[in-house]
Amino acid sequence: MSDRVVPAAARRRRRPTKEGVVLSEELIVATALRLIEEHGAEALSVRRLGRALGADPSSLYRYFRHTDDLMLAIADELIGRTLRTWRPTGDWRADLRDLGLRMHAGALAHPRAAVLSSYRVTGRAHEIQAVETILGVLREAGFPDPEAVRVYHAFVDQALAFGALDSAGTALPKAARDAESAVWEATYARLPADTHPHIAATARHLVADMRRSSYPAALDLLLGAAAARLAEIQRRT
Amino acid sequence: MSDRVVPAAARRRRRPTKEGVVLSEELIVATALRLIEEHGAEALSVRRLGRALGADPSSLYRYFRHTDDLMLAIADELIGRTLRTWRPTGDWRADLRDLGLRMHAGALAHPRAAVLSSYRVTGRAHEIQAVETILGVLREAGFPDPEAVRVYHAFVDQALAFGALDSAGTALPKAARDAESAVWEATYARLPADTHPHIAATARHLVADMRRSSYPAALDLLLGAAAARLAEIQRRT
DNA sequence: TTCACAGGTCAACGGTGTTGTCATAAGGTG
DNA sequence: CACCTTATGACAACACCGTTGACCTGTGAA
Repeated sequence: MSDRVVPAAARRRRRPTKEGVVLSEELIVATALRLIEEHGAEALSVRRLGRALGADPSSLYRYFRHTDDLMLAIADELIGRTLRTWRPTGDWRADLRDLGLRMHAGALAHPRAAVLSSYRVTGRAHEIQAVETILGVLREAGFPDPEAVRVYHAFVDQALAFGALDSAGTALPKAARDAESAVWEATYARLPADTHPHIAATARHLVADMRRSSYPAALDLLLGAAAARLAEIQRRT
Repeated sequence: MSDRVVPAAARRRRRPTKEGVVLSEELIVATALRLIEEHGAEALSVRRLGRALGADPSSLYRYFRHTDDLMLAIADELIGRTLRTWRPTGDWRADLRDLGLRMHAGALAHPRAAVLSSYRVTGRAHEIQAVETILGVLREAGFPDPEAVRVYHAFVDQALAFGALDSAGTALPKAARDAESAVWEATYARLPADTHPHIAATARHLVADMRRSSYPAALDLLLGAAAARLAEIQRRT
């Protein structure tokens, strides 16, 4: 049973399921994404996916070794979609800012896939293309190779990490999410100034700021620092 | 059955389990942390925790409403431990750098708890203390309130997000983790220069850089940008 | 000494990913 | 066209998961 999976290229027979659906890697990935979109991240399980496809759950194991493999395929598809809508202008800082925001938004739209893909290297086609593109932006902006790689790494990981962080929040059941944001008003905003002077002094800002994602701010800080570094490098040569 | 849980303060009767253990919130949290440390993040389940404690799994529901509640308690304990070993010196940038690295290291040591706590507000004692402390560092450094809150938010979320990201990687089964890092050498380092010029040009740096966490680099970028902002603000007044 | 009930146990429910086994129709071959 | 191989589907079972309703019992206050 070790290799139930036949590589996509070698697939020949298109035998329909009991309910008449003809399975394929693409159809499975697309259906999984639809499932996540329509019913939330927690709606994705092998069994539910099987039901949605009109196939026995175990059939999916002919296409993916485990759920993990499936998630990686989904992740790569997401990378592709994100990159496809991005139009670089030649201004590296604006382009990376735009790309970062798009990656973050893409993660928010697909929480479960975002969490998984954030710490995995898919090694698939779309991912490779993304690496090539981002490195190109940085090198053409004038970053020397080691610096380009360092900034690339920090940029991508930060986008993925915040994407996973923020999307994990949205994946909570609604009741829990409401409870979360209530904590800031119910607990933090009511702490007395004598025991918690700094919280008390900034409570107003805290309540307002904590309900938003801090990713845009973090992204701007990162890009700002990178720009300063680039200026420094160019001044020195 | 809606309130099986008696608040910690009101607990009176210390009835031992069949195996003679006297349960308590502290003992449960401590045992859960030990379980994670010894057998990895995936070893933590209500049933296993029950077994490790010498108690029926359902007993835990007398102390925590659901596993989530338990994870939040664990997370708060971790915050407490991290803060306890931290010795601020008065240099805000060095202190925050040190704290960030400690938070990140703490997350790596407890992957499962890190992932969960990263996107939750516990509202418990240790968390509140941490917020107060960090805000204090920033305000005393001279950041005006709205700016202090913004930097606080970005700083904390970045530490949590990278902590979750990197610890999720370490939580992979060893085989999968090896496979991951192999991808960079096996796939990326071998792409031809004519189709992927930027990857090919930086392959050497990529292979070296991608196996490390990018958190320290990202943290330095963030703190650097914040420092520049502070200088700008102080110059203007 | 009594006795309410906190705090333990037990059994069950409905869910999950995964796999060993079997059946069958697709599609290449003669 | 008929045959045979085998890819690909279906089924049933396994071991686990979190959670809950019902029950039992020893604790500790009155």
